[in-house]
Amino acid sequence: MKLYNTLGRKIEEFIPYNKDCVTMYTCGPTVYHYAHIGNLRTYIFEDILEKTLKYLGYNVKRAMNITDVGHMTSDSDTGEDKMLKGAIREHKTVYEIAEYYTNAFKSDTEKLNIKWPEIVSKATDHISDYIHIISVLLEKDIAYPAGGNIYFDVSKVKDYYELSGKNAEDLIVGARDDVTEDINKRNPADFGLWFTSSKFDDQAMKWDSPWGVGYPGWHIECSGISIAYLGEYLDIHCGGVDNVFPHHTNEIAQSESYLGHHWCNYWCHGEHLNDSTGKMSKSKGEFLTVSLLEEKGYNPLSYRYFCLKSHYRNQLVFSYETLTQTENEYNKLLNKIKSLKEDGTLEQEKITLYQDKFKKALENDLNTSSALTVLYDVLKDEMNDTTKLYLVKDFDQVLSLSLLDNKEKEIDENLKAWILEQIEKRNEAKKNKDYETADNIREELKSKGIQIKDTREGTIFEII
RNA sequence: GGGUCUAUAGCCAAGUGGUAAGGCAUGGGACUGCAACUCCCUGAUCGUUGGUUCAAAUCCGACUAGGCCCUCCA
Repeated sequence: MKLYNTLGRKIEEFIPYNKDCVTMYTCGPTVYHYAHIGNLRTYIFEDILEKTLKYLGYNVKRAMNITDVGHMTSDSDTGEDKMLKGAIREHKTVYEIAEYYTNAFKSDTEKLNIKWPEIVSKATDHISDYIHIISVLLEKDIAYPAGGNIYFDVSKVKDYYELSGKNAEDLIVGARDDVTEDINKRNPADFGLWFTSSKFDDQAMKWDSPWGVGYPGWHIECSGISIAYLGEYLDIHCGGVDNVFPHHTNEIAQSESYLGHHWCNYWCHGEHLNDSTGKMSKSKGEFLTVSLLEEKGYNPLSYRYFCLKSHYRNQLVFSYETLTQTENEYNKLLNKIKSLKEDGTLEQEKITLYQDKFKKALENDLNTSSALTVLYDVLKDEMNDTTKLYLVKDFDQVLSLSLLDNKEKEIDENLKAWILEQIEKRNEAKKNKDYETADNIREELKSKGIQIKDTREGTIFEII
Protein backbone atom coordinates (compact mmCIF):
# COMPACT_ATOMS: atom_id res chain seq x y z
CA MET A 1 0.00 0.00 0.00
CA LYS A 2 1.38 3.35 -1.04
CA LEU A 3 0.16 6.58 0.47
CA TYR A 4 1.03 10.21 0.01
CA ASN A 5 2.43 11.46 3.27
CA THR A 6 2.19 15.19 3.91
CA LEU A 7 5.04 14.68 6.35
CA GLY A 8 7.82 14.50 3.78
CA ARG A 9 5.55 15.35 0.86
CA LYS A 10 5.97 12.19 -1.11
CA ILE A 11 4.32 8.86 -1.76
CA GLU A 12 5.55 6.24 0.66
CA GLU A 13 5.05 2.57 1.33
CA PHE A 14 2.66 2.22 4.24
CA ILE A 15 4.16 0.28 7.13
CA PRO A 16 2.12 0.25 10.34
CA TYR A 17 3.65 0.17 13.80
CA ASN A 18 1.79 -3.05 14.44
CA LYS A 19 0.87 -5.27 11.51
CA ASP A 20 -2.11 -6.68 13.33
CA CYS A 21 -3.85 -3.42 13.95
CA VAL A 22 -3.64 -0.15 12.09
CA THR A 23 -4.62 2.88 14.13
CA MET A 24 -6.28 5.74 12.34
CA TYR A 25 -7.54 9.08 13.56
CA THR A 26 -9.71 11.46 11.62
CA CYS A 27 -10.60 15.00 12.58
CA GLY A 28 -14.35 15.15 12.95
CA PRO A 29 -16.90 17.88 12.44
CA THR A 30 -17.60 20.95 14.51
CA VAL A 31 -21.28 20.55 15.15
CA TYR A 32 -22.63 24.07 15.12
CA HIS A 33 -24.20 23.84 11.68
CA TYR A 34 -24.87 21.41 8.85
CA ALA A 35 -21.91 19.97 7.00
CA HIS A 36 -21.64 21.04 3.39
CA ILE A 37 -20.76 18.57 0.67
CA GLY A 38 -17.20 19.87 0.57
CA ASN A 39 -16.77 18.85 4.21
CA LEU A 40 -18.21 15.48 3.38
CA ARG A 41 -15.73 14.94 0.57
CA THR A 42 -13.00 14.53 3.15
CA TYR A 43 -15.05 11.94 5.02
CA ILE A 44 -15.61 10.02 1.80
CA PHE A 45 -11.85 9.94 1.27
CA GLU A 46 -11.27 8.72 4.82
CA ASP A 47 -13.98 6.12 4.39
CA ILE A 48 -12.27 4.80 1.26
CA LEU A 49 -8.95 4.71 3.07
CA GLU A 50 -10.34 2.72 5.98
CA LYS A 51 -12.20 0.30 3.72
CA THR A 52 -9.18 -0.15 1.46
CA LEU A 53 -7.00 -1.06 4.43
CA LYS A 54 -9.59 -3.60 5.49
CA TYR A 55 -9.91 -4.93 1.94
CA LEU A 56 -6.15 -5.45 1.94
CA GLY A 57 -6.47 -7.49 5.09
CA TYR A 58 -5.58 -5.04 7.84
CA ASN A 59 -7.51 -4.65 11.03
CA VAL A 60 -8.25 -1.00 11.49
CA LYS A 61 -9.00 0.79 14.71
CA ARG A 62 -10.32 4.21 13.93
CA ALA A 63 -11.38 7.11 16.10
CA MET A 64 -13.02 10.41 15.34
CA ASN A 65 -13.88 13.41 17.48
CA ILE A 66 -17.03 15.46 17.49
CA THR A 67 -16.12 19.02 18.30
CA ASP A 68 -18.90 20.23 20.51
CA VAL A 69 -16.88 22.77 22.40
CA GLY A 70 -16.66 26.33 21.26
CA HIS A 71 -14.30 27.34 18.52
CA MET A 72 -13.77 30.95 17.91
CA THR A 73 -15.01 32.28 14.64
CA SER A 74 -11.92 34.41 14.70
CA ASP A 75 -9.02 35.16 16.93
CA SER A 76 -9.77 38.83 17.12
CA ASP A 77 -11.47 40.67 19.92
CA THR A 78 -14.66 40.68 17.98
CA GLY A 79 -14.58 36.92 17.69
CA GLU A 80 -17.50 34.78 18.63
CA ASP A 81 -17.88 31.27 19.83
CA LYS A 82 -19.26 29.14 17.02
CA MET A 83 -21.31 26.90 19.24
CA LEU A 84 -22.72 29.89 21.04
CA LYS A 85 -23.46 31.62 17.78
CA GLY A 86 -25.42 28.61 16.64
CA ALA A 87 -27.29 28.50 19.92
CA ILE A 88 -28.25 32.13 19.73
CA ARG A 89 -29.29 31.76 16.13
CA GLU A 90 -31.60 28.91 16.96
CA HIS A 91 -32.63 29.76 20.50
CA LYS A 92 -31.28 26.50 21.87
CA THR A 93 -28.62 25.61 24.39
CA VAL A 94 -25.18 24.79 23.08
CA TYR A 95 -25.72 21.18 24.11
CA GLU A 96 -28.94 20.95 22.13
CA ILE A 97 -27.21 22.48 19.14
CA ALA A 98 -24.39 19.98 19.34
CA GLU A 99 -26.73 17.03 19.59
CA TYR A 100 -28.92 18.21 16.77
CA TYR A 101 -26.07 18.74 14.33
CA THR A 102 -24.26 15.58 15.37
CA ASN A 103 -27.35 13.66 14.35
CA ALA A 104 -27.62 15.62 11.14
CA PHE A 105 -24.01 14.84 10.35
CA LYS A 106 -24.52 11.17 11.05
CA SER A 107 -27.53 11.11 8.80
CA ASP A 108 -25.51 12.71 5.99
CA THR A 109 -22.76 10.14 6.30
CA GLU A 110 -25.33 7.35 6.14
CA LYS A 111 -26.79 8.74 2.95
CA LEU A 112 -23.32 8.76 1.44
CA ASN A 113 -22.55 5.22 2.60
CA ILE A 114 -19.78 6.50 4.85
CA LYS A 115 -19.11 4.07 7.65
CA TRP A 116 -19.37 5.58 11.12
CA PRO A 117 -16.04 4.99 12.93
CA GLU A 118 -16.22 2.46 15.78
CA ILE A 119 -14.93 5.13 18.11
CA VAL A 120 -16.59 8.50 18.00
CA SER A 121 -16.03 10.76 20.94
CA LYS A 122 -17.34 14.13 21.93
CA ALA A 123 -14.62 16.65 22.74
CA THR A 124 -16.42 17.54 25.96
CA ASP A 125 -16.14 13.96 27.23
CA HIS A 126 -12.38 14.20 27.65
CA ILE A 127 -11.76 17.43 29.52
CA SER A 128 -9.78 15.61 32.21
CA ASP A 129 -7.47 14.12 29.56
CA TYR A 130 -6.69 17.59 28.21
CA ILE A 131 -6.05 18.86 31.72
CA HIS A 132 -3.65 16.00 32.29
CA ILE A 133 -1.71 16.64 29.09
CA ILE A 134 -1.54 20.35 29.78
CA SER A 135 -0.26 19.68 33.31
CA VAL A 136 2.53 17.54 31.93
CA LEU A 137 3.43 20.18 29.37
CA LEU A 138 3.61 22.76 32.17
CA GLU A 139 5.85 20.48 34.22
CA LYS A 140 8.13 20.06 31.24
CA ASP A 141 8.22 23.84 30.89
CA ILE A 142 6.93 23.62 27.34
CA ALA A 143 3.72 25.38 28.26
CA TYR A 144 3.42 28.59 30.25
CA PRO A 145 0.68 30.60 31.90
CA ALA A 146 0.01 34.14 30.82
CA GLY A 147 -2.92 36.44 31.31
CA GLY A 148 -4.97 33.69 32.90
CA ASN A 149 -4.47 31.32 29.97
CA ILE A 150 -2.07 28.48 29.29
CA TYR A 151 -0.06 28.66 26.09
CA PHE A 152 2.17 26.24 24.23
CA ASP A 153 5.65 27.62 23.56
CA VAL A 154 6.55 26.61 20.00
CA SER A 155 10.14 27.69 20.42
CA LYS A 156 10.61 24.68 22.70
CA VAL A 157 10.11 22.13 19.95
CA LYS A 158 12.36 21.29 17.06
CA ASP A 159 10.85 20.85 13.63
CA TYR A 160 7.71 22.73 14.54
CA TYR A 161 7.25 23.64 10.90
CA GLU A 162 8.13 20.23 9.44
CA LEU A 163 4.61 19.27 8.47
CA SER A 164 3.55 22.59 7.01
CA GLY A 165 6.80 23.42 5.23
CA LYS A 166 6.54 26.96 6.47
CA ASN A 167 9.08 28.92 8.39
CA ALA A 168 8.63 31.32 11.24
CA GLU A 169 10.11 34.37 9.55
CA ASP A 170 7.70 34.24 6.67
CA LEU A 171 4.52 33.88 8.61
CA ILE A 172 2.70 37.12 8.86
CA VAL A 173 0.62 37.57 11.94
CA GLY A 174 -2.52 39.19 10.76
CA ALA A 175 -2.17 38.16 7.14
CA ARG A 176 -5.92 38.14 7.34
CA ASP A 177 -7.70 41.25 8.52
CA ASP A 178 -9.75 39.53 11.15
CA VAL A 179 -6.79 38.26 13.13
CA THR A 180 -5.19 40.33 15.81
CA GLU A 181 -2.16 39.56 17.87
CA ASP A 182 -2.64 38.08 21.31
CA ILE A 183 -0.35 40.11 23.59
CA ASN A 184 -0.11 37.26 26.12
CA LYS A 185 1.94 35.11 23.76
CA ARG A 186 5.73 34.93 23.99
CA ASN A 187 6.01 34.00 20.33
CA PRO A 188 3.41 34.90 17.76
CA ALA A 189 3.10 31.23 16.80
CA ASP A 190 2.29 30.06 20.32
CA PHE A 191 -1.18 28.68 20.72
CA GLY A 192 -3.65 28.37 23.55
CA LEU A 193 -4.08 25.14 25.48
CA TRP A 194 -6.51 26.37 28.12
CA PHE A 195 -8.43 29.61 28.42
CA THR A 196 -9.84 31.02 31.61
CA SER A 197 -9.77 34.57 30.48
CA SER A 198 -12.24 34.48 27.64
CA LYS A 199 -12.62 37.36 25.32
CA PHE A 200 -16.30 36.76 25.59
CA ASP A 201 -18.33 37.16 28.71
CA ASP A 202 -20.96 34.68 27.78
CA GLN A 203 -18.85 31.61 27.18
CA ALA A 204 -21.39 28.84 27.72
CA MET A 205 -19.21 25.80 28.31
CA LYS A 206 -16.80 25.91 31.20
CA TRP A 207 -14.99 23.39 33.30
CA ASP A 208 -12.93 23.53 36.44
CA SER A 209 -9.18 23.13 36.11
CA PRO A 210 -5.99 23.71 38.13
CA TRP A 211 -5.74 27.07 36.35
CA GLY A 212 -9.27 28.19 36.93
CA VAL A 213 -12.63 27.72 35.33
CA GLY A 214 -12.34 27.77 31.58
CA TYR A 215 -12.30 25.76 28.42
CA PRO A 216 -9.72 23.93 26.29
CA GLY A 217 -7.97 25.26 23.21
CA TRP A 218 -8.91 23.93 19.83
CA HIS A 219 -5.92 21.67 19.13
CA ILE A 220 -5.72 19.79 22.38
CA GLU A 221 -8.92 17.83 21.84
CA CYS A 222 -7.61 15.79 18.90
CA SER A 223 -4.39 14.93 20.71
CA GLY A 224 -6.30 14.00 23.84
CA ILE A 225 -8.92 11.83 22.17
CA SER A 226 -6.47 10.15 19.85
CA ILE A 227 -4.08 9.19 22.65
CA ALA A 228 -6.95 8.12 24.90
CA TYR A 229 -8.34 5.62 22.40
CA LEU A 230 -5.50 4.75 20.05
CA GLY A 231 -2.51 4.90 22.32
CA GLU A 232 0.86 6.57 22.13
CA TYR A 233 1.67 5.42 18.61
CA LEU A 234 -0.60 6.42 15.77
CA ASP A 235 -0.31 5.13 12.21
CA ILE A 236 -2.49 7.48 10.21
CA HIS A 237 -3.95 10.88 10.91
CA CYS A 238 -6.33 12.35 8.35
CA GLY A 239 -8.12 15.58 7.73
CA GLY A 240 -8.72 18.28 5.18
CA VAL A 241 -5.73 20.14 3.72
CA ASP A 242 -6.63 23.28 5.57
CA ASN A 243 -5.85 21.48 8.81
CA VAL A 244 -2.18 21.04 7.94
CA PHE A 245 -1.43 24.37 9.48
CA PRO A 246 -1.95 25.21 12.21
CA HIS A 247 -4.14 22.42 13.59
CA HIS A 248 -2.10 19.34 12.74
CA THR A 249 1.17 21.17 13.19
CA ASN A 250 0.12 21.99 16.72
CA GLU A 251 -1.18 18.51 17.39
CA ILE A 252 2.22 17.10 16.57
CA ALA A 253 3.96 19.66 18.76
CA GLN A 254 1.81 19.05 21.83
CA SER A 255 1.44 15.28 21.44
CA GLU A 256 5.11 14.59 20.95
CA SER A 257 6.12 16.99 23.68
CA TYR A 258 3.71 15.28 26.02
CA LEU A 259 4.63 11.70 25.02
CA GLY A 260 8.34 12.37 24.73
CA HIS A 261 8.64 10.40 21.49
CA HIS A 262 7.59 10.33 17.86
CA TRP A 263 3.85 9.95 17.53
CA CYS A 264 2.19 9.64 14.12
CA ASN A 265 3.87 8.36 10.95
CA TYR A 266 1.43 9.10 8.16
CA TRP A 267 -0.43 12.34 7.64
CA CYS A 268 -3.00 12.17 4.89
CA HIS A 269 -4.98 15.14 3.70
CA GLY A 270 -7.95 15.42 1.41
CA GLU A 271 -8.24 18.28 -1.04
CA HIS A 272 -11.08 20.72 -1.18
CA LEU A 273 -14.20 20.84 -3.21
CA ASN A 274 -14.39 24.18 -4.93
CA ASP A 275 -17.16 25.97 -6.69
CA SER A 276 -16.58 28.16 -9.71
CA THR A 277 -15.35 30.99 -7.49
CA GLY A 278 -12.92 28.90 -5.44
CA LYS A 279 -13.14 27.34 -2.02
CA MET A 280 -16.55 26.30 -0.83
CA SER A 281 -17.53 27.54 2.58
CA LYS A 282 -20.50 27.94 4.82
CA SER A 283 -20.41 31.66 4.70
CA LYS A 284 -19.93 32.17 0.99
CA GLY A 285 -22.13 31.31 -1.96
CA GLU A 286 -24.78 28.62 -1.91
CA PHE A 287 -24.70 26.44 1.20
CA LEU A 288 -24.62 22.99 -0.40
CA THR A 289 -25.82 20.23 1.87
CA VAL A 290 -26.76 16.64 1.20
CA SER A 291 -30.35 17.53 1.98
CA LEU A 292 -30.29 20.29 -0.59
CA LEU A 293 -29.06 17.90 -3.24
CA GLU A 294 -31.88 15.54 -2.35
CA GLU A 295 -34.41 18.34 -2.54
CA LYS A 296 -33.17 19.07 -6.02
CA GLY A 297 -33.75 15.47 -6.97
CA TYR A 298 -30.23 14.10 -6.83
CA ASN A 299 -29.21 10.79 -5.34
CA PRO A 300 -26.55 11.45 -2.67
CA LEU A 301 -24.62 8.48 -3.98
CA SER A 302 -24.17 10.30 -7.27
CA TYR A 303 -22.09 12.74 -5.29
CA ARG A 304 -20.07 9.89 -3.80
CA TYR A 305 -19.50 8.56 -7.31
CA PHE A 306 -18.47 12.06 -8.37
CA CYS A 307 -15.83 12.11 -5.63
CA LEU A 308 -14.55 8.62 -6.44
CA LYS A 309 -14.12 9.48 -10.11
CA SER A 310 -11.54 11.98 -9.06
CA HIS A 311 -8.54 11.61 -6.80
CA TYR A 312 -8.72 12.72 -3.18
CA ARG A 313 -5.67 14.95 -3.61
CA ASN A 314 -7.06 16.73 -6.64
CA GLN A 315 -9.15 19.80 -6.27
CA LEU A 316 -12.60 19.25 -7.67
CA VAL A 317 -14.96 21.87 -8.95
CA PHE A 318 -18.60 21.43 -8.21
CA SER A 319 -21.45 22.52 -10.43
CA TYR A 320 -24.96 21.24 -10.85
CA GLU A 321 -24.21 20.65 -14.51
CA THR A 322 -21.39 18.29 -13.63
CA LEU A 323 -23.42 16.55 -10.96
CA THR A 324 -26.29 16.00 -13.37
CA GLN A 325 -23.89 14.44 -15.82
CA THR A 326 -22.36 12.31 -13.10
CA GLU A 327 -25.75 11.09 -11.93
CA ASN A 328 -26.42 9.99 -15.47
CA GLU A 329 -23.16 8.04 -15.51
CA TYR A 330 -23.93 6.47 -12.18
CA ASN A 331 -27.42 5.41 -13.27
CA LYS A 332 -26.07 3.85 -16.43
CA LEU A 333 -23.62 1.89 -14.36
CA LEU A 334 -26.42 0.68 -12.08
CA ASN A 335 -28.49 -0.30 -15.11
CA LYS A 336 -25.68 -2.38 -16.51
CA ILE A 337 -25.30 -4.20 -13.22
CA LYS A 338 -29.02 -4.66 -12.86
CA SER A 339 -29.17 -6.58 -16.12
CA LEU A 340 -26.80 -9.24 -14.75
CA LYS A 341 -28.44 -12.56 -13.88
CA GLU A 342 -27.01 -15.52 -12.00
CA ASP A 343 -26.00 -17.98 -14.69
CA GLY A 344 -23.32 -20.43 -13.69
CA THR A 345 -20.41 -21.08 -11.44
CA LEU A 346 -17.65 -18.74 -10.39
CA GLU A 347 -14.68 -18.42 -12.72
CA GLN A 348 -11.85 -18.30 -10.22
CA GLU A 349 -9.16 -17.18 -12.66
CA LYS A 350 -11.13 -14.10 -13.60
CA ILE A 351 -11.79 -13.31 -9.98
CA THR A 352 -8.12 -13.40 -9.11
CA LEU A 353 -7.19 -11.39 -12.18
CA TYR A 354 -9.60 -8.55 -11.50
CA GLN A 355 -9.20 -8.50 -7.75
CA ASP A 356 -5.49 -7.98 -8.32
CA LYS A 357 -6.14 -5.10 -10.68
CA PHE A 358 -8.58 -3.55 -8.25
CA LYS A 359 -6.16 -3.85 -5.37
CA LYS A 360 -3.35 -2.44 -7.41
CA ALA A 361 -5.39 0.65 -8.19
CA LEU A 362 -6.27 1.27 -4.56
CA GLU A 363 -2.79 0.47 -3.31
CA ASN A 364 -1.53 3.24 -5.52
CA ASP A 365 -2.43 6.07 -3.15
CA LEU A 366 -6.15 5.29 -3.41
CA ASN A 367 -6.57 5.64 -7.14
CA THR A 368 -10.34 5.32 -7.10
CA SER A 369 -10.63 6.51 -10.65
CA SER A 370 -8.60 3.52 -11.84
CA ALA A 371 -10.52 1.26 -9.48
CA LEU A 372 -13.75 2.31 -11.18
CA THR A 373 -12.18 1.55 -14.53
CA VAL A 374 -11.48 -1.98 -13.31
CA LEU A 375 -15.16 -2.26 -12.49
CA TYR A 376 -16.06 -1.23 -16.04
CA ASP A 377 -13.53 -3.73 -17.38
CA VAL A 378 -15.23 -6.48 -15.42
CA LEU A 379 -18.61 -5.59 -16.87
CA LYS A 380 -17.21 -5.70 -20.39
CA ASP A 381 -15.18 -8.88 -19.94
CA GLU A 382 -16.19 -12.28 -21.34
CA MET A 383 -17.14 -14.05 -18.15
CA ASN A 384 -20.43 -15.29 -16.83
CA ASP A 385 -22.75 -12.99 -14.92
CA THR A 386 -22.37 -14.95 -11.70
CA THR A 387 -18.69 -14.10 -11.67
CA LYS A 388 -19.37 -10.49 -12.56
CA LEU A 389 -21.87 -10.18 -9.74
CA TYR A 390 -19.37 -11.68 -7.35
CA LEU A 391 -16.74 -9.12 -8.32
CA VAL A 392 -19.18 -6.21 -8.23
CA LYS A 393 -20.15 -7.17 -4.71
CA ASP A 394 -16.51 -7.60 -3.76
CA PHE A 395 -15.49 -4.17 -5.09
CA ASP A 396 -18.48 -2.51 -3.52
CA GLN A 397 -17.09 -3.31 -0.09
CA VAL A 398 -14.68 -0.48 -0.75
CA LEU A 399 -16.55 1.69 -3.25
CA SER A 400 -19.81 1.57 -1.28
CA LEU A 401 -21.90 2.76 -4.17
CA SER A 402 -24.80 0.41 -3.41
CA LEU A 403 -24.13 -1.28 -6.71
CA LEU A 404 -26.25 -4.29 -5.84
CA ASP A 405 -28.85 -2.73 -3.58
CA ASN A 406 -30.88 -1.94 -6.60
CA LYS A 407 -33.02 -5.01 -6.32
CA GLU A 408 -36.58 -4.80 -7.56
CA LYS A 409 -38.54 -2.75 -5.10
CA GLU A 410 -41.22 -4.66 -3.26
CA ILE A 411 -44.49 -3.85 -4.88
CA ASP A 412 -48.01 -4.64 -4.10
CA GLU A 413 -49.37 -7.73 -5.88
CA ASN A 414 -52.51 -5.90 -6.95
CA LEU A 415 -50.47 -3.08 -8.40
CA LYS A 416 -48.28 -5.53 -10.22
CA ALA A 417 -51.29 -7.32 -11.68
CA TRP A 418 -52.71 -4.01 -12.80
CA ILE A 419 -49.44 -2.98 -14.45
CA LEU A 420 -49.18 -6.27 -16.27
CA GLU A 421 -52.73 -5.83 -17.42
CA GLN A 422 -51.90 -2.38 -18.79
CA ILE A 423 -48.87 -3.74 -20.57
CA GLU A 424 -51.04 -6.44 -22.07
CA LYS A 425 -53.55 -3.83 -23.24
CA ARG A 426 -50.79 -1.77 -24.75
CA ASN A 427 -49.33 -4.69 -26.63
CA GLU A 428 -52.78 -5.51 -27.91
CA ALA A 429 -53.21 -1.94 -29.10
CA LYS A 430 -49.81 -2.02 -30.74
CA LYS A 431 -50.76 -5.18 -32.55
CA ASN A 432 -53.83 -3.39 -33.91
CA LYS A 433 -51.67 -0.41 -34.83
CA ASP A 434 -53.69 1.72 -32.43
CA TYR A 435 -50.64 3.70 -31.40
CA GLU A 436 -52.59 6.48 -29.80
CA THR A 437 -54.02 4.11 -27.20
CA ALA A 438 -50.62 2.43 -26.78
CA ASP A 439 -48.88 5.74 -26.15
CA ASN A 440 -51.59 6.85 -23.75
CA ILE A 441 -51.07 3.75 -21.67
CA ARG A 442 -47.33 4.30 -21.68
CA GLU A 443 -47.82 7.89 -20.57
CA GLU A 444 -50.29 6.96 -17.87
CA LEU A 445 -47.90 4.43 -16.40
CA LYS A 446 -45.07 6.91 -16.59
CA SER A 447 -47.08 9.51 -14.71
CA LYS A 448 -47.43 6.93 -11.93
CA GLY A 449 -43.69 6.41 -11.87
CA ILE A 450 -43.65 3.23 -13.90
CA GLN A 451 -41.22 3.07 -16.79
CA ILE A 452 -41.95 0.70 -19.68
CA LYS A 453 -39.09 -0.93 -21.51
CA ASP A 454 -39.49 -2.87 -24.75
CA THR A 455 -36.73 -5.41 -24.89
CA ARG A 456 -36.09 -8.32 -27.20
CA GLU A 457 -37.48 -10.64 -24.58
CA GLY A 458 -40.68 -8.64 -24.31
CA THR A 459 -41.96 -5.66 -22.37
CA ILE A 460 -40.74 -5.13 -18.84
CA PHE A 461 -41.37 -2.35 -16.36
CA GLU A 462 -39.48 -0.59 -13.66
CA ILE A 463 -40.57 1.52 -10.73
CA ILE A 464 -38.69 4.77 -10.75
C1' G B 1 5.16 39.07 0.70
C1' G B 2 6.25 33.71 2.18
C1' G B 3 4.74 28.56 1.74
C1' U B 4 2.35 24.72 -0.94
C1' C B 5 -0.30 22.18 -4.78
C1' U B 6 -2.22 21.77 -9.70
C1' A B 7 -2.37 22.32 -15.39
C1' U B 8 -4.01 15.68 -20.33
C1' A B 9 -10.22 16.01 -25.49
C1' G B 10 -16.94 19.53 -24.12
C1' C B 11 -16.85 17.31 -18.70
C1' C B 12 -14.58 13.74 -14.89
C1' A B 13 -10.01 11.51 -15.56
C1' A B 14 -5.78 7.12 -16.07
C1' G B 15 -0.81 7.57 -17.11
C1' U B 16 5.54 7.80 -12.66
C1' G B 17 10.93 7.44 -19.73
C1' G B 18 9.23 3.84 -25.00
C1' U B 19 4.98 6.24 -29.75
C1' A B 20 -2.17 8.97 -25.18
C1' A B 21 -6.83 3.69 -20.45
C1' G B 22 -11.84 4.25 -19.04
C1' G B 23 -16.66 6.74 -18.19
C1' C B 24 -20.18 10.59 -19.62
C1' A B 25 -21.55 14.02 -23.38
C1' U B 26 -21.48 14.89 -28.96
C1' G B 27 -22.04 12.86 -34.00
C1' G B 28 -23.32 8.38 -37.07
C1' G B 29 -25.67 3.53 -37.22
C1' A B 30 -28.68 -0.99 -35.40
C1' C B 31 -33.23 -2.06 -32.73
C1' U B 32 -38.47 0.49 -32.30
C1' G B 33 -44.80 2.25 -35.09
C1' C B 34 -42.34 6.59 -32.57
C1' A B 35 -39.58 6.99 -28.07
C1' A B 36 -36.94 5.25 -23.82
C1' C B 37 -33.58 1.21 -22.65
C1' U B 38 -29.67 -1.60 -24.95
C1' C B 39 -25.75 -2.53 -28.61
C1' C B 40 -21.88 -0.97 -32.44
C1' C B 41 -18.77 2.97 -34.51
C1' U B 42 -16.84 8.05 -33.58
C1' G B 43 -12.48 12.44 -30.79
C1' A B 44 -6.88 14.90 -27.92
C1' U B 45 0.28 14.79 -29.02
C1' C B 46 -0.73 16.11 -23.12
C1' G B 47 -0.71 25.13 -20.32
C1' U B 48 3.80 27.83 -22.98
C1' U B 49 8.97 27.48 -23.66
C1' G B 50 14.01 25.81 -23.17
C1' G B 51 17.02 21.47 -21.66
C1' U B 52 18.54 16.10 -20.35
C1' U B 53 17.86 11.40 -23.27
C1' C B 54 18.31 6.95 -28.71
C1' A B 55 13.34 8.03 -26.65
C1' A B 56 9.34 12.76 -22.32
C1' A B 57 2.57 13.88 -21.06
C1' U B 58 6.12 11.45 -17.86
C1' C B 59 12.89 14.07 -15.45
C1' C B 60 15.17 19.33 -14.82
C1' G B 61 14.73 24.93 -15.54
C1' A B 62 12.00 29.27 -16.86
C1' C B 63 7.38 31.38 -17.85
C1' U B 64 1.93 31.65 -17.68
C1' A B 65 -2.70 30.55 -15.34
C1' G B 66 -5.34 28.87 -11.21
C1' G B 67 -6.40 26.80 -6.17
C1' C B 68 -5.27 26.46 -1.02
C1' C B 69 -2.54 27.94 3.64
C1' C B 70 -0.11 31.98 6.75
C1' U B 71 -3.53 30.95 13.70
C1' C B 72 -12.32 29.70 12.92
C1' C B 73 -12.35 26.51 8.62
C1' A B 74 -12.86 19.64 5.60
